[in-house]
Amino acid sequence: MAARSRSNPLALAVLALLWERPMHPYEMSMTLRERRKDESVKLNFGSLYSVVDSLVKHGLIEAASTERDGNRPTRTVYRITDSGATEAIDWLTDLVRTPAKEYPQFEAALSFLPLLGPDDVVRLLRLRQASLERQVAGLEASLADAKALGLPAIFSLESEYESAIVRAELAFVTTLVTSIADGSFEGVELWRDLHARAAAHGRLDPEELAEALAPYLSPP
Amino acid sequence: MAARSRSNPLALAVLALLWERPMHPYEMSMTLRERRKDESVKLNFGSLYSVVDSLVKHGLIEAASTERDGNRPTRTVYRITDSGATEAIDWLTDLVRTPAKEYPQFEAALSFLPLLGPDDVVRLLRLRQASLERQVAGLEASLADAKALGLPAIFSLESEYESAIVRAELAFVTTLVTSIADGSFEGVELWRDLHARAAAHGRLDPEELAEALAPYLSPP
DNA sequence: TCCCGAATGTTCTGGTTCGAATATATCTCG
DNA sequence: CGAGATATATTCGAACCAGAACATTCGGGA
Repeated sequence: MAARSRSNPLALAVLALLWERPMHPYEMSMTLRERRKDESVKLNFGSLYSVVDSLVKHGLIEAASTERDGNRPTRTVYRITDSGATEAIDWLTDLVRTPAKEYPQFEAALSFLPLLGPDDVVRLLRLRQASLERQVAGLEASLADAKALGLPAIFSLESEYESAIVRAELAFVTTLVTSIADGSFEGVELWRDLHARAAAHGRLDPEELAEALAPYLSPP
Repeated sequence: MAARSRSNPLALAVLALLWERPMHPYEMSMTLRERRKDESVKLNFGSLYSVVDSLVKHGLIEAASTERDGNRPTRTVYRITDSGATEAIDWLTDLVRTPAKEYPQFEAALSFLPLLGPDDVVRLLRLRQASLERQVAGLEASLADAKALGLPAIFSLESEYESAIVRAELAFVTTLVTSIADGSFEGVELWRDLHARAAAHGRLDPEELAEALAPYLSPP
């Protein structure tokens, strides 16, 4: 059996669901939604069916039955196989043990931030800040709800984690925006000059940017 | 011109590079590497060429020349167009202003954590903890280097951000592992029981899991 | 000098993923 | 009671992406 690519965590979600009981794909998607797992695993109807096919092809799940209910499309109910159960545990073990290299979009944006001028950046970061604050409030509220309902912490760990990460980003953004706005951010004059001149002739001049960057390029 | 999907930040990187000067794809990839941008934007040779094609197709960049050097494959040098410059700024603006929904793998793993037993989880989290500590140390070291070289902070913001996020994850993991290990984690007995019984007959019983979960499912 | 490995560049292939399209059943509200 | 919204359930095509394969040149040592 050729090794499967563990790229899409939706496959892990499928394995975890089928661990509990056999289901057909639509039922899986609805169950994931009910349990709010679609917050932590990207769920896409189209992808779900291909992921299921791929799991079948690799022998990690298998068709348990195909049932027809009235005139609706035939549904195929799947169950997990022994190698599927093993794979789920192995995969999960790996994810917990080893931090994966991820590429958050905001990190990419920060990489290219010099393309924007400092005043624009301040304006945009303030908007981001507000948005993050709302997000934190939302997460904290739903955590409080879960707690009020008596749901043990083990079932909302992923929200605790998300909340911790978002709060860290918020702290970062707050520090950054403050320091740019009050001028204490190191090199902000250079940055502002570059864009002040750019404003004069329509857009940031590639040559000026290149020149400004030149002294800092090709590090060891 | 059909709207391009902004899914792959590598396209933004290409626009940002061509803003400075025309380049051929291989040169782009090498430049991204030299500047360590491949840490913040996933760089893949295969993808780079398709991304470039797609940018050409949408009129955001264009071929400036095709040169043949000896008998090597013909290289095509590209330059940014006006609409490409606009798109770069718009895209970047959007990324800075609006937090994107992301799906970190660790968050997915936390979602399915009950599949593993608490003792295994403690062992794995300790390994993760050590790994995160090394990562933070590495990031801090390279930030210190950059500072020593006189590189202004604006050019290593993405590392500052990454460091902040990793430190937050480390704090989260540390708290979590400690509380599971010392038994103060809420519901840890229930969790341990489930797996103690599982160990008796080979693997976690789906029915027991389902039963244990049942009281907590279908929240409002 | 000649061969090997590293660097320079691009293309190909096929699996993955997305988003829209499809089709029927059931609910709901006037 | 019928029309439109919503829920059930899957399929399709196009775009996307990763990784390998390919092809050439250059540098350095035996």
